Amino acid sequence: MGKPTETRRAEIILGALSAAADLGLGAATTQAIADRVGIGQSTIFRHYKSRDEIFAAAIESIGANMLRALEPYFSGGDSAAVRLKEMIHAQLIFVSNNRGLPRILFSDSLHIDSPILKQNVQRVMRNYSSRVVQLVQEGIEAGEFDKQLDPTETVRYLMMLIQGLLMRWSLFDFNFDLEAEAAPLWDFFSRILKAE
Amino acid sequence: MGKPTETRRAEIILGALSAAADLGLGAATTQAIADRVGIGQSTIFRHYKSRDEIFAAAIESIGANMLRALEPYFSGGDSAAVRLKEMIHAQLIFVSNNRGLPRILFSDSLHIDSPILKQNVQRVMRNYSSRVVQLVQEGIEAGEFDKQLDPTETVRYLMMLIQGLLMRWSLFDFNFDLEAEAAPLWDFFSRILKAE
DNA sequence: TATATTAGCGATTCATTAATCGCTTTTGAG
DNA sequence: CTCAAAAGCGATTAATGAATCGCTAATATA
Repeated sequence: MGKPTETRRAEIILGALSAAADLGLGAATTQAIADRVGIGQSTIFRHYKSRDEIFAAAIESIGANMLRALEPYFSGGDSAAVRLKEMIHAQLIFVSNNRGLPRILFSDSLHIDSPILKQNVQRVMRNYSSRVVQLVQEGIEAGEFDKQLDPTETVRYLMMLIQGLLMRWSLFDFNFDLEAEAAPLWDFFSRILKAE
Repeated sequence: MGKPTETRRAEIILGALSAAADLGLGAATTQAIADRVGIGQSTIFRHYKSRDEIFAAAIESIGANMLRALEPYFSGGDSAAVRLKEMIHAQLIFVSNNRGLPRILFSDSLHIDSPILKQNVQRVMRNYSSRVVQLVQEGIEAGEFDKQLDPTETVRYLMMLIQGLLMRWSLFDFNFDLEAEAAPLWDFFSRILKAE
């Protein structure tokens, strides 16, 4: 036989994300995934019961990776403002290196077909949100940010900004430097945060 | 024979948008569209050469309708701030009544498959953007908004906010009142605009 | 080393769906 | 009123893609 199934499962997730990045989630067929992994189409089903299961696992994986990449900023020694700024930067770098993520975010498979995928994404978003809210709260308490701000609301709008940016990036075929958007985005967003 | 083709073409566009709203763009099959119009699946092709053509026309149509709905705010007699606020409100009302629009915006058909659809959407966005930039410019010149603002940049972020909001709305199955988001969104956004 | 287990494959099945075709029905222009 | 053009339909085609099946080959373990 070939490699042990745990290795293969991980490879299949990578193949699925790679295929989704290039072709879109809908066109990331089991054949396309198998090609990237270097195995036959039918072999996919030795490791996952269905195609949906693959993408459920893929979202799980990429969500966990993103949260892991941002973890340092939720608890470092810098000021809240610096950490928030750098977290946004780190997030855009992460997405730059994981183009499958916006493709999943803006696929109708996510928005319609699969309640499981949707729940996974919503869970990751809630998780992310609650940590960033904490960070904003710290900033408010430290007097760095406007005391009048509602942290939850503020973070919601930050997420909208980032999602809107990713939407644009995906729509324009990834043809601008996403990381370079971090600085101007921060300039804009921090106008809101400014303590009077 | 049945109705004249121009009537049918319009009906098919409505059916396509309705199907896309309910089922997503990918699952809005020619059969689903035909069902809504009340004609046979094959009859669709008497009026449009291909499925893609239908959605190209649908985007064209919905884009034009949206711009028409917003037209009053680009040139009314009120202050720029009031018009901008009301334009955002009107836009959210429009999208509430045209759920096919976010479904199209967040479909992989748009992001991947069809360069034509993509170009149509980009054109509508540019059109929209240039008018809103004008409006912001007026506000700046009238001293209502901060003179330091870059109008183009500012409008880009407004669009990101709105797109992010629509993304959220679609992801949460349209289960919150989109129109009600206009006021808090304005509260947030207008903090940016404030002349010092 | 013997053997049960698991990974892998090619061929096949089954479902879906856009698009075509031949034929029928309706309509409107002359 | 006539008849050509247009609208409509059911059946069919062709392509695609997820999932199944029977078989083979590699591996772990006893």
